[in-house]
Amino acid sequence: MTDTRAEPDTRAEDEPRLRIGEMAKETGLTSRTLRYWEEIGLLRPVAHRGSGERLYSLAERERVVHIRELQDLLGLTLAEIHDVLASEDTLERVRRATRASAPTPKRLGLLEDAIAANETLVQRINERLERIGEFRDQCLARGDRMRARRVDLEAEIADQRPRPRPKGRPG
Amino acid sequence: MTDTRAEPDTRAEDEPRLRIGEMAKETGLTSRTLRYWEEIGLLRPVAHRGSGERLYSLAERERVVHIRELQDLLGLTLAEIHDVLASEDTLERVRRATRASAPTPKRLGLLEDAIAANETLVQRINERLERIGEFRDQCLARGDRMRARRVDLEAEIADQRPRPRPKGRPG
DNA sequence: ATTACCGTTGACGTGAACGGAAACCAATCT
DNA sequence: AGATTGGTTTCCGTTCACGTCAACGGTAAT
Repeated sequence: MTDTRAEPDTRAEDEPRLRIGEMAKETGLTSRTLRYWEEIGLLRPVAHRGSGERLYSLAERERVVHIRELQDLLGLTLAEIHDVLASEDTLERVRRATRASAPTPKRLGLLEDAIAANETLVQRINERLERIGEFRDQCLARGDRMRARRVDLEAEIADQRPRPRPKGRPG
Repeated sequence: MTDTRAEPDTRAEDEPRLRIGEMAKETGLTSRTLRYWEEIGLLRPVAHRGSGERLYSLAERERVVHIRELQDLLGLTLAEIHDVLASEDTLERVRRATRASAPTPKRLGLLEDAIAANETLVQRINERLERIGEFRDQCLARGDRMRARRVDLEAEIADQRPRPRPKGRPG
């Protein structure tokens, strides 16, 4: 019981909100990491329901996943990630601030900034894909050389093996 | 003069050998990094000509580039890289040790180990390529959504713009 | 011979990205 | 009521991958 539901806390959109432990499990991170990311300004949970308990929205969870990918797949530092998400953030902030207010004459500019940022990101990704592709080709080439060397070795061994039995066996 | 050439030092294959500074410049690393990598067992320069001066072969330079790619493109730690290069290393060591000696019956095994290691590496690379590809697709989708939103916004603005000037000025 | 340059070996410092423990709330289970 | 669970802040510790500095040595040119 103790129906603590329906608290209009910061904003009462009925999105399910995650506690930090749930968030951690769903994203595969630790609570510590989530707090740290918040500390350096990468995350902004609804924070502090009643006591000081953080609550995360689904958007926040998406964001966490996004950050993780920028970190793991592109090898960006958290500072770089901060920059990458900057335009996206201002866009979101303005979007919330002007909820059905102005005709949004400059929101368009923000949006275009975000679009541009996204495109440079895609470009970085493409470069990386290319470089990794080249690297893979090199590895494949190495593999081919080694396999060629292997058949040579096998042949040499086969040539030398019959010595204890020089009469040759056709089968 | 002081023709210090032709010193049969460790082995006198006439490969050009690089000093640590040259190596650093060619690979874009620092001397410190090269020493550090040696310290943790990733590199093994011919070392110590006369005094304690390191000299690197071309093979070593290739190796450095390889390590850099494993580090940057795949995000492996130096410890992981150490593991990845392990089979390759033993192969090389055995290859040097048995220079035209045995018919190499078990060298084949080493070679096959190296081939296997290379294949798992290629697999890791492929997985990564796939994940990055998915990530890129997500980013592209985001971009599409934002662009769609943009045309909406432009339409809204165009609808609302005429209000301050209802009389319409064609010029 | 002096200077300049490049190298060497320690040893300690550093920034990034957290880990972990202490001391303390708040809700929940038994 | 007491214990458990899961959250909070604060602060210090840690790992990785080097950076940096001191003290020193060999080689080459001036």
